[in-house]
Amino acid sequence: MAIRVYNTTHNQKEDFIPLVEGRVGMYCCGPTTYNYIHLGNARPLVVFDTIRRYLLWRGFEVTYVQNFTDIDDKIIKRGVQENLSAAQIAAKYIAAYFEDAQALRVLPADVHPKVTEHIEDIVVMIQEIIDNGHAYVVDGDVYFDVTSFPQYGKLSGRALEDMQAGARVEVGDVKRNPWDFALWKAAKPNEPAWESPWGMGRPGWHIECSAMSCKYLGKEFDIHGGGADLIFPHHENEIAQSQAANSGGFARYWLHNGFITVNDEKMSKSLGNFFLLRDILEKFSGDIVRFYLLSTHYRSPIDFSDDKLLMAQKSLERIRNSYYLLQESEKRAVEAPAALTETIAIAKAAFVEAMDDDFNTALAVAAVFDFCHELNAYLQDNVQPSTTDIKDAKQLFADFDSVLGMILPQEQSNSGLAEDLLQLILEIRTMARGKKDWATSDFIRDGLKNVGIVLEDTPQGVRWKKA
RNA sequence: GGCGCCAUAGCCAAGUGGUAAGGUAGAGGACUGCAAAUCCUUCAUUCCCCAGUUCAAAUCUGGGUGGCGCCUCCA
Repeated sequence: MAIRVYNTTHNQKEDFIPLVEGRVGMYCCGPTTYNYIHLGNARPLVVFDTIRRYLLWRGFEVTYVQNFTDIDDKIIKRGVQENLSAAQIAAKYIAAYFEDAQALRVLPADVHPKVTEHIEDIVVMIQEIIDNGHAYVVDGDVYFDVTSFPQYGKLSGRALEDMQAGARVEVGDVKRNPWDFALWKAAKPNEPAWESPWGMGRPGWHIECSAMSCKYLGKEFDIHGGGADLIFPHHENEIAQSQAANSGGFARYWLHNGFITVNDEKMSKSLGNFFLLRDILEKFSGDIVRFYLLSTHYRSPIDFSDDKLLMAQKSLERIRNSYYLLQESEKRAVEAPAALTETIAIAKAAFVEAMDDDFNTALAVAAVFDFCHELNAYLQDNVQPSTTDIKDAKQLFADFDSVLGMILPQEQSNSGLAEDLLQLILEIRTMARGKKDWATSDFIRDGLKNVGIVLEDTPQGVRWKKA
């Protein structure tokens, strides 16, 4: 069965057939690095990371490219505010980006190209667009001529005439048409600038993605992703530029994630209702944020609130508890006929079916829950589970985790001293319990809870975990 | 003004023709010194409203109501 993906180009689900069998080229619009990323920026990161992980898990050879827009008006402005150069601002927030991405367990892309390191490629592409009669030069600026490109508006489902009917028209402009957009901007005084055939200047926003995707993935490639707010004009412009320069080609499948909302309003920089990811990470771990983001289909809107993250936390704990029980049962496992083989096969099939259907992570997570429930019941009913079952179940969790990226807790190194002290405390508590000294026992349990260690007494002894 | 999306339990959320997944919260029970975790049972005669198509609709069609988004930097 083929993977089905919803392609914005045709507004429908289609069979995913890569250009080259077994290989996928994937480009995703990355952040403009003038601030820490907010939760709205985090969604495409996690969504497309998950899609990439799934394609890898399904056996495709994936080349994943995500750019950094490291030169732009907002970066320059921020530099003035922070008294740093544009390059310093970009470097600062790119470093911060990688910290945030790591917290979300987003794997680094194969290539993270930066605009400032690809000026040559961009200039060459702009020249091609001019040579092919799709752009014009005005006083050191270069503009794309949308009227030269009949397909303009196809991705976003709008016609040039419709847009002009009701839209506010930019005034006092040198552009021939209000929808023409800058490929190259002439330098203003005291701004970073690069040499070009049209004078000193810098690239427009859209051209970078066309130039860099072409460089690393070729003129035609498989998947292009990004937030739904990039459909127009950014992605529309990318298509126009790339096809104008290369006489066709470009991305075959356009995937767009829905928005994060706050009180049902879009979280956005202009509305000022955004939450920086690092502020959220003060209260909830990256795994929880990731789980929250994947518990809704990627094209649907998700509303943000602490309550929703709290629910995500509880849900993820249920899965993790099941995994703890599995790990614990290893000690008492024996060689015995496997009983879970079919359960595991069903869970895996349900997971694959869900992910194959336009990466339905919400349904895939449900498959994980169903499996946890079956596994818990099995481990409860069997004092001596089968080693084969244990091994296969662990592998299934590993599979789930390699795709969803937050099922299993990350290996955390406890400092030796703290670990030793905790063991000592637990021994003292066990002694107290032996004497039915419940006051001491509960005092220790409550005290540890206050520092984030949860104790659970089981027939096999006490078990602890971080809250 | 143009284009588009959404409406499922207290909350979150799958499900696009065959008789409502999953999570969370709640209720009862088992286990426990008490908890926690886990297990068992329970929790939408019904999917915003109205009409239609069909043997059959949350799912399709038409109309209505409500909410949101894009058209401008935005993921």
